[in-house]
Amino acid sequence: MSSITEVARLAGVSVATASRVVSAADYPVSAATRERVLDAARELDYVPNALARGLLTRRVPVVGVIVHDITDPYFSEVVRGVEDAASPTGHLVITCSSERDPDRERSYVRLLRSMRAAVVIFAGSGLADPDLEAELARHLGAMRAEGAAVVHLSPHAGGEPEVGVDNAAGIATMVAALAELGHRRIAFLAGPRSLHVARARLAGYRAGLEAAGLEADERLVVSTSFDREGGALAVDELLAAHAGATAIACANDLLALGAMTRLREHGVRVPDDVSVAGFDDISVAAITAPSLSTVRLPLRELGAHGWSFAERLLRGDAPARETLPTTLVMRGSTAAPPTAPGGLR
Amino acid sequence: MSSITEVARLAGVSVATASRVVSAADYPVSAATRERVLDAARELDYVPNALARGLLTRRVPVVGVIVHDITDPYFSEVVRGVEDAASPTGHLVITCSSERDPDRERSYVRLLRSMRAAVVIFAGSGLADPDLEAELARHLGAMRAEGAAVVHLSPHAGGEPEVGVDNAAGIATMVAALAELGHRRIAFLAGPRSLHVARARLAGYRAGLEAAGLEADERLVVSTSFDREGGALAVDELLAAHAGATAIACANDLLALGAMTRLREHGVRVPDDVSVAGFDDISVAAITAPSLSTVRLPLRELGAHGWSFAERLLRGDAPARETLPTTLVMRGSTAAPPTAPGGLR
DNA sequence: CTGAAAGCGCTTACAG
DNA sequence: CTGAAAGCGCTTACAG
Repeated sequence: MSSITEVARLAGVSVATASRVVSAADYPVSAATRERVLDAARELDYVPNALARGLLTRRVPVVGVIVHDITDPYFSEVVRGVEDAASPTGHLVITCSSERDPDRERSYVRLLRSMRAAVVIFAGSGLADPDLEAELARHLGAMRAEGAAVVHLSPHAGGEPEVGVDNAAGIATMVAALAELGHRRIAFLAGPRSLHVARARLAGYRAGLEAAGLEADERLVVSTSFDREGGALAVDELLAAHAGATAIACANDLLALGAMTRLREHGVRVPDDVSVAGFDDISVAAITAPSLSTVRLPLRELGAHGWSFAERLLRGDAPARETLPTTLVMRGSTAAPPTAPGGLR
Repeated sequence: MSSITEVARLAGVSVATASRVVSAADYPVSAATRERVLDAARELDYVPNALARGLLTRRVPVVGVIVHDITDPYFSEVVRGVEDAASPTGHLVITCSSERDPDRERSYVRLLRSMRAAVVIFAGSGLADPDLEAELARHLGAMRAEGAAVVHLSPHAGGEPEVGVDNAAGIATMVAALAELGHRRIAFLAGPRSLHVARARLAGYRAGLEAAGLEADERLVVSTSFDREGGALAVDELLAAHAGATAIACANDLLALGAMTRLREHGVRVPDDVSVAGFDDISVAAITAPSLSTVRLPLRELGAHGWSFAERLLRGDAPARETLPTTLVMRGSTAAPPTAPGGLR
């Protein structure tokens, strides 16, 4: 692979001049010289070495996005948003899927730091693990000190994200909608206790209940993993507890999808016997049968805004924290509660 | 951020020795010296600069995966497979989503080359675009010459992938299963004409028809984009053509999902009036209503095997081409054709 | 407008 | 077992 030295030699100029032509667009170089260098670069199929450049500039045009699971549509939408926004600026997106494993997250951040990535975006919520949090804080502090930008898109140990949504308010609007439909016994599938975002959503559920004047009942709250499997298991638990829920609000769509599947297996009809509601509005939510009532989070925008926040940070600005809007989307999985004593008994 | 120089100074050794301790695990260094260097590194929170290292070794531990669309579950599963296999070896996975845009694919490959990525994996099929193919061939040739590994997981301009599945045979088994059920008029949603993989699947459809002794009818074949929208549009076309299909085989699951949604909108029942079959077995296929009959591709394995092929290439081996098995999965979206003259008229 | 030279942080023969 | 030194490919003051 040819280097700037070879380009300079072929063009008959110094490497300094060659470098100015290929990299510093605005540096004054005579038109004839510029032409010769460009010709040489083309002829040699010259591609600048980003490592050598990054060694000098102490930064490489890479944005690392840390997600919990790339096969979760929530995260692939966010990554897509980052990618759409970042790639026109010549930045490469590195996706790091932690599988919610502290060790894996740790080693990804370390690798990103060793590569001098310009930006790190945490798409998911922080894992509540003291050791991890301490090490992360150290790495991120060092990266920031070196000029890298760090952005969170979800609540974490350090508090609220730089760019995010109001999770609690979003869940509360769904609880309100369910109450409006006539439900009094609304269960909640809460996601993992260890995730900051799950806690925020649980708080939203409680606030929604209170605003609607409904009584809280801890038997109606089930903590689970954040996937379809978790939703199915939670339904089993609810059934076993005979808590008599007529509606199930979920902390994310995957839980709702898993719950619907399991309810069908138990012969419980949705929404006739029980209403089910999700959160996120991932793209499949619209095509299930029945289609899923949920709260839409602007996932691509979240990614795109995260990038743009980082970009401003890189320029030395101090951008203001952003909260993106959520939208209630009522579809086929919710209805009024059954008139006869129904629900999950 | 501290450098090896500072670590060496703090430990009272030369940078050469410090480097040997932190990087060359097997180089002989006295235990006492090793200890002092390790202590110093810990104290300074030393993280080696991957750029400086890569500049010397001409290779950086990065795997670029080029996909068509990261929000397509097919690709996120493959990426996940690569990531699971590559990350234990300290390699970072860079996901590049081309959106099937030649320019974007081109610039990603260029960026990967400029970063001296050790591996490039093409998860998707090649885009049939002569200019792109020529430029790609140039970049990839240069990268290979420099010791990088390049692996394809799907058919492309250069022919068959290093690691892949038998697309044609897979589709043919589905056509056979449909014929077995009694269908004589089997439509095919073929995906984009410009994609090599779509062509292979179309060939499989034709072969399946012939093997079952069924007549080919070009009115039954519709080319579309490879997403749900494409499946919906294709149903409209089929309906307009009055081709009388009693089954619709699709070149991927997304098409099948889009087709099922649109059929429902038209009041056509699946599978009572028309059977629908997909290809890939993405994870939602099991939870739609009805659940989707399809052909399972081992997507994570595809990614994992792609990585392991690349790893062997990196070691200088000449691994043998691999074909992973596909499995027919019959679920609720297929049944015998209606007894009364039915189908799409 | 152009060039010589220093230096980014590492690794690796080479010499001892 | 240890160290001095060259060099990977670039950019950027500095000098002209």
